[in-house]
Amino acid sequence: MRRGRPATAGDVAAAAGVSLATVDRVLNGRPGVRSATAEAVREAVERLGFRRDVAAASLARGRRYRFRFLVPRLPQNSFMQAVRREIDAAALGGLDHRTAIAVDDYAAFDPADLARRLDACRRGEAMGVAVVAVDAPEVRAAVARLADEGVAVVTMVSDASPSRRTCFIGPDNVAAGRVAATLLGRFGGGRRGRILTVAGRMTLRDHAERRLGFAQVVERDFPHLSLLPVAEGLDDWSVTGPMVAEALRAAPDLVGIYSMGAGNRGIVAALVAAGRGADVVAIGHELTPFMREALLSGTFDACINQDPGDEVRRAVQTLRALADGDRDFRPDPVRIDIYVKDNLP
Amino acid sequence: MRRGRPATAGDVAAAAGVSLATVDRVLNGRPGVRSATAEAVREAVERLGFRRDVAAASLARGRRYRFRFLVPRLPQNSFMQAVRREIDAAALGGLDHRTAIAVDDYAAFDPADLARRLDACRRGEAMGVAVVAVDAPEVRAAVARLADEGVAVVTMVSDASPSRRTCFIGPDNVAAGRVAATLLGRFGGGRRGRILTVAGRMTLRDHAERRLGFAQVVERDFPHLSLLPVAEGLDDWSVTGPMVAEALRAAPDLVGIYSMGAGNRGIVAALVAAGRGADVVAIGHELTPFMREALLSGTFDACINQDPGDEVRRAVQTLRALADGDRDFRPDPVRIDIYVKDNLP
DNA sequence: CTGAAAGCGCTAACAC
DNA sequence: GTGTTAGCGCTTTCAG
Repeated sequence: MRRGRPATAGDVAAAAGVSLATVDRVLNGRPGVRSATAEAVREAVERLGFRRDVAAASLARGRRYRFRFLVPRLPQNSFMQAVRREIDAAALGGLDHRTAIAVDDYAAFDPADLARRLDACRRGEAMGVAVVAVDAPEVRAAVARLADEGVAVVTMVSDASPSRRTCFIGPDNVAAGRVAATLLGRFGGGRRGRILTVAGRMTLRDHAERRLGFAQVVERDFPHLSLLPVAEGLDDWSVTGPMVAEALRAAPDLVGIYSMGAGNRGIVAALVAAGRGADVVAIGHELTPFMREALLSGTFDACINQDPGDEVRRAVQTLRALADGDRDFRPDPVRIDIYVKDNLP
Repeated sequence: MRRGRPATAGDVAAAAGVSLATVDRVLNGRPGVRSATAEAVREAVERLGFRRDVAAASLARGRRYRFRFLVPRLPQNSFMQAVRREIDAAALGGLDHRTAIAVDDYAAFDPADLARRLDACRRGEAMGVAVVAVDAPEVRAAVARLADEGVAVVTMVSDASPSRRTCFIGPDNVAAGRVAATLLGRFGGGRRGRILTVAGRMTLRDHAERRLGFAQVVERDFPHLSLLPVAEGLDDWSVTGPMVAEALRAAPDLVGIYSMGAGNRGIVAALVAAGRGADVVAIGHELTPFMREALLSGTFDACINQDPGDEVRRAVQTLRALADGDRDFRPDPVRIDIYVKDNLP
């Protein structure tokens, strides 16, 4: 029976005394097979240890995937640029796997523009959409319209919730905030003082969640530390810089900074200018080229990262599963990576 | 020309005015094509934006891969068990991708047994071998014999070097040691005192490298800390336990423990018994179920991890590339993951 | 409910 | 050097 090589669907058909077409129907759970026949096929599959050759299946199916990614237009934000690069890479690689990926960007922080572009996906050209979202009613409504038309939507990096997106592909940001607090508290070495937390905007769900987790842990584990009110730096170094400089002046007992968004260039500049680069503990997010330098120079002490390549790949994988009608596919969770100067990749 | 759907090799052939076979020869860099013809084909490929459909190629090629994994028999070692589980998972998944993976184990730490089993791979049944190695002359010789027969060998987790293995798939253990030192030093909060480092055996290359990186950073960055001689716990909790208990007694100023191998159960037991679970900083390796608990309970403060699933997948990928004759394929480096209680997956 | 047969896009013999 | 052709293993009409 098995002559060295693995069993094929043909072998199964022969063993079960049915035709190839029937085997295929059973394999793919299609209707129109008597249960006795189906059982015989399943038995043969089991007995021969048959496994479907995915290359052959994919070729025969001839199915084509068309997805669209939507990201905010933030040319200054290296992390978002990295996300774009990873999407481009996935687009290139996808071509070999019958998957066409288009990218589009929207005016950053602008729910109306994002909603408009989501609506543009409704003409049926895309089977699925992955979006770095803004958490706003217009966006949630546009997502619902897509869902109604059978276009699967997943959110990445920043979620819109509750909404009809199938899932969010990104780190647990509350946990990320907790990690930041643990590292900052412990790196501080028991010194008493205040901590500055810098967000882009607290209306960004990911930043708000990070702050939440951070505050939880500081309160519980580091009672000798207290939090200053959140500074909103708009993810812009020309805003964060003066803000941090001012905080350094106003709070001489500042022992740490937690930067929950972008604009770290300004934070480093302010710390260095004040001669506090070494003694203030700084924790930030996303391992951009600038963050690498800041870690190596010691101005930043740790960086919490989400791997954009990973996220994009998971998004594509999820969208493909959804397009295949696999309603209950759940992607692996995105990890919370910790980097210090010694484990930079 | 392009009617919506992506160009096929047939389209390219038509566009270049040659046959399918010629296109195939150019695509795969096979000889027997006039350079002018080849150029015309390449031009058509470019112009049509042709990309080879990997599913079709893989199906037509009909190539079958047979690999073998060799791991030490260490039923007590959860990390090695995880490696085995990941290999089993890869073996199952590989079946769908024309890849047969066999696993075998050898007597742990026994170069002679490992060499024997490597030699057993020489009968041509395996096209490639991935081995969690022991760094010994017998092993290096056996690897050379395999290489002579054209069987590709990659090492995983623990290297044998210099040897004719094609590459090592594992973390940079010197860097991992440096990370451990940075974390331990900073978590210690400037307290002066001694540090115990526990290895399985210093003849294990990974443990020795970790210790090297650790010592480098302690010396350079934390002059208030000094290292006790390495304790060799044989990766066995019944050995590490008493060792740590004794160190705790002999060195009342012990501020930290760096566990470079397994046997963490013994370390935790000794710390807890001495009532030092909270104040001694403990850093270990590999996120086993026990390590998770130890992090959550606070006895261990951080864990440096290598992802066994990642390593196994990279090994398979590398072996496949090697089997396809891709001499200069280099797998992505294995990351050094840092876990604290807050970012456990 | 089941089967026969025509591909999917590429590769590899084998002709010319 | 180049072209013809028979598959690879599965999916999918379309008949029965």
